[in-house]
Amino acid sequence: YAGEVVTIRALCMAGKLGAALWLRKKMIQRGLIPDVLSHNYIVNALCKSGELEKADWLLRDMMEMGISPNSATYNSFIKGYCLVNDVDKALFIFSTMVNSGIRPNIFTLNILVHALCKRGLLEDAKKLFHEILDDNDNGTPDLVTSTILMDGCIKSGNMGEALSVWNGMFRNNDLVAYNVLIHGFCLSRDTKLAFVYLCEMLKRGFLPDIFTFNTLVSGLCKEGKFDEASYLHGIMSSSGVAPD
RNA sequence: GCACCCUGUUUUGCU
Repeated sequence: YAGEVVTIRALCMAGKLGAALWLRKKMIQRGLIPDVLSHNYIVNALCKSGELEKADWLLRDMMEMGISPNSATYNSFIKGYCLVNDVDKALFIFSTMVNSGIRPNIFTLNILVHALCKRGLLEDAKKLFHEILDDNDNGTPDLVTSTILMDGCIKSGNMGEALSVWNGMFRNNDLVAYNVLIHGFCLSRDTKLAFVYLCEMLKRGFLPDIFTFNTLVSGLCKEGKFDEASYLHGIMSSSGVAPD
């Protein structure tokens, strides 16, 4: 049983969903009922690739076998519907989740904040963010929530707002948060400040990755600073990060 | 009890 579950997980990560579904069917035929977790691997993969009808069928089939979806299952659907721009359906799933007594968790909220930001509904996103802040029952906004919001501000051209989100994080940052901030400075054509924060992250022990380098190289090129860009490109190769 | 499944960042082409 454990072997099959591991295989289902591997197949899903490789994008071989047909095979994963086939293996699941074989297990059921042999009387081995995969648990929620195994189903979540497949449901999540289907939702990520936009195959929501199939995911929905799988959910119903799973429930007919007496297995209840958990928050991860619902989160996959909410994100999936947001991805195909069906926010109404996402909100419907959200209320289904709440009505079946499953509390939205920080993942759920992050998915929703992200969806709002992506649609440019920054004010709604900020509102939701502050509602989470005020309502301890819904979990606490975390580093990821702040990063999503910061990225949303940057993408709608509001670097000042992004900086106040950054300051609200009180140095509770990670590599992704630094990458987002550096991207923001590059977009506002301020590579000087981008480098200030690159240095800061290095001092704090965060190692730049391919995202950091691509952001900076592209930012430098857009400002016409090709020498610095190729200098950075060299550092990138020699520090084990493969340029692409 | 813990763990496993679900959330965030770059690379501008095409309509």
